[in-house]
Amino acid sequence: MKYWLFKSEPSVWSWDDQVAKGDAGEEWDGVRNYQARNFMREMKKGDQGFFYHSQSEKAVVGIVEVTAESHPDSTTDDDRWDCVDIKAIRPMEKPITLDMVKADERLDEMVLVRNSRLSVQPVTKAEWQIICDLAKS
DNA sequence: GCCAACGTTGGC
DNA sequence: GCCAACGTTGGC
Repeated sequence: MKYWLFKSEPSVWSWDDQVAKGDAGEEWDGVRNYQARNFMREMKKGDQGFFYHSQSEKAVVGIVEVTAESHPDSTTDDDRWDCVDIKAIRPMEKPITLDMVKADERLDEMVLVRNSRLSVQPVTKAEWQIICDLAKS
C-alpha cells in the first residue's frame, strides 16, 4: 500500500465537503497537471492519503482512502486527464500545519516542502508515520 | 494582493 | 525541438 497527499483549496473543495460525501466518496477531478495525473494512475484501491488544505489554512486535516483507481475525468472531454475517487476516513487528531512540517527536519524531503505547487503528491511510509505521530502528540 | 516558481502553449 | 510568453498556484 502506498501513501499520497491530496491538496485542495478549502474554498473550492474542503475536508467538510469530502466528509459530507461519506463512503460514496467523490472524484478527485479537475487535475490538469501531468505529474499529478501520473501519480493518480499509480494509485491502487485502498491506498491512503492526507487531505491538505492550501491557501489560508496550509495544513493536513484528514485522511482519505482511494476507492476507485484512475478513470477518465468526468469534468472534461479531453482524454488526457484521469482521476481517482477518494473517500474520507477520519480527521487528523489535530491539523498538521505546513509550519510544523517545515520545522521537522525529518520532513525536509517531503514534496510538500520541495515542490509546493504539485497538487497530488507521493508520501513515503516514514513521512506518513511521522505526521501521524505528530498529530497524536 | 503580490510575487516567485513552475508548467504549458505556440511561434519559429 | 527550442524558447519566449503567458497563465496558474500557493506561500507570504
